[in-house]
Amino acid sequence: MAAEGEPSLSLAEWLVLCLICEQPTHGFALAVLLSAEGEMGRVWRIPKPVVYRALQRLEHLGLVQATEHQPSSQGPVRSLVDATPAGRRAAAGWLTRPACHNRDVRSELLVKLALLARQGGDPRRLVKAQREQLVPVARALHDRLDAATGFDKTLVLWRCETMAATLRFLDALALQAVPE
Amino acid sequence: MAAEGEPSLSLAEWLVLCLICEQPTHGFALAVLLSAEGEMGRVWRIPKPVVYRALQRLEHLGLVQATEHQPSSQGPVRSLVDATPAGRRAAAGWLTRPACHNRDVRSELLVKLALLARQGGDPRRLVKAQREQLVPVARALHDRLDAATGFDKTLVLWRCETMAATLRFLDALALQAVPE
DNA sequence: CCTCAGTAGTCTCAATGTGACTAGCTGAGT
DNA sequence: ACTCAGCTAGTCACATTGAGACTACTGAGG
Repeated sequence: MAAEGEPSLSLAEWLVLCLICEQPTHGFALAVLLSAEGEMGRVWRIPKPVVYRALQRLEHLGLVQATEHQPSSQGPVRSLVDATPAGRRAAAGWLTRPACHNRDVRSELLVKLALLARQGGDPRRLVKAQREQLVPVARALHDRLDAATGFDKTLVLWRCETMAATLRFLDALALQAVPE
Repeated sequence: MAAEGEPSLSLAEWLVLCLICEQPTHGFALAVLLSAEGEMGRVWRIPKPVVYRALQRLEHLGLVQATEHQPSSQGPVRSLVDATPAGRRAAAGWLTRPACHNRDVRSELLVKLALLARQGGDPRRLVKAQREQLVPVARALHDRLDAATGFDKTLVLWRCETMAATLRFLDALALQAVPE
């Protein structure tokens, strides 16, 4: 209801919202998908209770809407959930936004890439945006490398190497995505 | 009391234990050291309540021992805490053990390196052990890279790059530690 | 004398995660 | 026909973690 620019959701909530945007579904299916055995669970796992709590919060925020209880093909009744227009807008925005910090790449960016892959979307825009987000940070880090002394040097070195790994990863993705 | 081979402690508990092994101290000093402004906080932060809970658990396990309340130089009384022989043994063992998984290097290994740096210890043994721990994993990952398809390829690529970053970091440390 | 800044430690609350639990439905065996 | 194992669907209670406020004691300065 509130006209917030971007709702502040946890990663689990964003992920659940994006999956619902793919097609109307229900809690249990999401929980299976996000479990260790599920397809999404290979990238990022979300425990069952967290999935259901996310559903509650998303519904409370008006980003998804539960329809009446539907009889299942086999098993007890279940309540189908669909995304609202506001939910779709928020999800689309989130999916294109790169992670702010290198440390969030494993969680945020990889989840977004996995979602795009599921939907047959083009990852190149996101990869490019992520690169542009990180390159200045990488440069600044590299400049600090010479000045740093003692254990600070070790820390900056670590950050430099992991940052460089992320950039190489992004470059590889950009190359591998083009030829198709 | 129980003659366990290695107690199972959280990172916060290990860290607190190792700091106490450096010299007898008290909760507040540890909390400051491990806060955002503290020296250790630059590497790994531990919120104040967690520090005190760690102290309780360590004492319960017989790894540290609180002396009677000591009057502070300025401020209210405080209770000094010292490590027991069992605590020292456990801490020494933990400090030499490399992290099992690449994902734990940022937390576990860097903390251990920081502790060694504070104590003027030699990081080379640990760095070497960590390398030996990860190299076979890195090789196995690299082998999976060609076979992987679809989003699995992206995931394996990510793991390969971050693993390579860790190995480069370890190599840089090994080189930089020798000349002194 | 009072208050303020620093020291020392505790408490409560929200979020997250784990594992067990309820409960409906269906098909395989008896 | 009966029941019971196993799948589907969702909930509950509990432990752990972390953030932030709160208590309380002390010495210094106005």
